[in-house]
Amino acid sequence: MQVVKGTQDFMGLQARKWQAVEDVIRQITTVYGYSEIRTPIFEYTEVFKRENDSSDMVNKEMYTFDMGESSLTLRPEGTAGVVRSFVEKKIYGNPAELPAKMYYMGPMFRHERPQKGRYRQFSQFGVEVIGVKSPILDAENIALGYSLVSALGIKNITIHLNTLGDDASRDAYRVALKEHFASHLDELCEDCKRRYEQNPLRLLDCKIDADLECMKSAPKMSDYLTEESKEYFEQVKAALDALEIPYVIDDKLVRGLDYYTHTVFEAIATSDALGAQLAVFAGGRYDKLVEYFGGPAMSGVGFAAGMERLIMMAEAEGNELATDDGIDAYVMCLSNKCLTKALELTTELRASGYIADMDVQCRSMKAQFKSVDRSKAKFALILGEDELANGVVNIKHIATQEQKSVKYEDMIDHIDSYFVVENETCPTCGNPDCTCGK
RNA sequence: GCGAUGGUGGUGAAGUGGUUAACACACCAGAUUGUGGCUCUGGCAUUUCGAGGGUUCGAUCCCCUUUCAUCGCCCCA
Repeated sequence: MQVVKGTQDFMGLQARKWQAVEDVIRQITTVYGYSEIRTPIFEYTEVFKRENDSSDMVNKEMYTFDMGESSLTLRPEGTAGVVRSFVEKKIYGNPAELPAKMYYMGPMFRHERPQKGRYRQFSQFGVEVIGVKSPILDAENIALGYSLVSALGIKNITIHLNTLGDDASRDAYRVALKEHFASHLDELCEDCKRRYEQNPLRLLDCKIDADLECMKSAPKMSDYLTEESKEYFEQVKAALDALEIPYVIDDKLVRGLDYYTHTVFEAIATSDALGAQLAVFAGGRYDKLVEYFGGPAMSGVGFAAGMERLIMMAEAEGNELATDDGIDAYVMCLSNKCLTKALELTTELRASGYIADMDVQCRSMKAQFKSVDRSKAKFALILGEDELANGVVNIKHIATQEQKSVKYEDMIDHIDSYFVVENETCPTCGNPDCTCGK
């Protein structure tokens, strides 16, 4: 047996890297005042499969199944479930709770061809701010994402920014695009011919036709924005400028889903180690999603980031995320007559906050010392029949090779004494009563 | 969904149509009967070379199928 294609197991150091990234996410979202929302892993299919959605992929890449009552789907993304919950819980009815600032992280599922950094079960972190429409919130969202990648040590981030305007802007632009491309249809690739009918904005995304003359001469969104949309976008940019977050305007950025309105953004990282450009986080404002789920006309803004990619990029830029620091004490047990006492001592160490482990197989002393080395233990505690008879344990401080026979009841004090000495003065601030955090 | 390359112990990997599938690291045991790291000795793939089928006297090797991984395309909510 093996794991299902496109899925993977994490354990040991790898699992700790995940925990490290999750810790950073929790810390950043907390200071931004976002609280966690945990929605189900699967929902009714209609939650993800929206009518009138002209997206290319929504249908065939979802894990949809039917248990006899209704069609269910493993979530392929986080936004839909969050908005569904927001509406179902009628959060919109309590203005005091608006805007609702939420974040989520967890597994998502897409039936795609696996590649490096792209799996069928993968994890996303995302945020959603629903209930208040403000360019300040758009900027705050981007700032949060920027803080996160910075905290992970991912440098060289560029925020690509664009606006799709409001409905009126988009409608006008869509008409202009279709007029422009009508006479160039035979130059376009097959996909683009389909996009021309279904979702003209996506024409701008096409990599195949990107170099065509008619693509370069295509009308620009910025020329079709309403005054209000223009003003909104100006305020987003002004807020980002004030926060000194670097961004570039990318008028080809339209995003895959068609529920986006106004601000859309995508953070691209160029990592030499990965040798390619990769989107780190991406999102935008959506004005109609709350209504789709039966709520009032309320706007939201959010983004999502692939956690596998966050880990890959952080590592590629030299952030190890987690290291193997070893344990504090390894209790060596030399005879099965000592096993119970060894367990008692190990438990006492743990109760005092020391990371402690013990040998339960009564292996040879050599073998047990090897375990001490391998576990990078700071102390080896030796317990054999001699010690048991005398009510003592031999405590060896590995770094200094000092060894002392101490009574059981003095064990913790003896070990504590080494840490007191080590921490007498803080190496950072030199203060014995260090409060600098290290 | 399309194309390319690959799969040999715990790991990195040699290898050949024919007897016991190199080498290294790791691991285990002993030399050293209660003090590790160094050294030496020995052990460690064998109903096995991803899985299934075929050719053959004989297949890890050749052929077919399949599966997984990696890379590219597509797509990336």
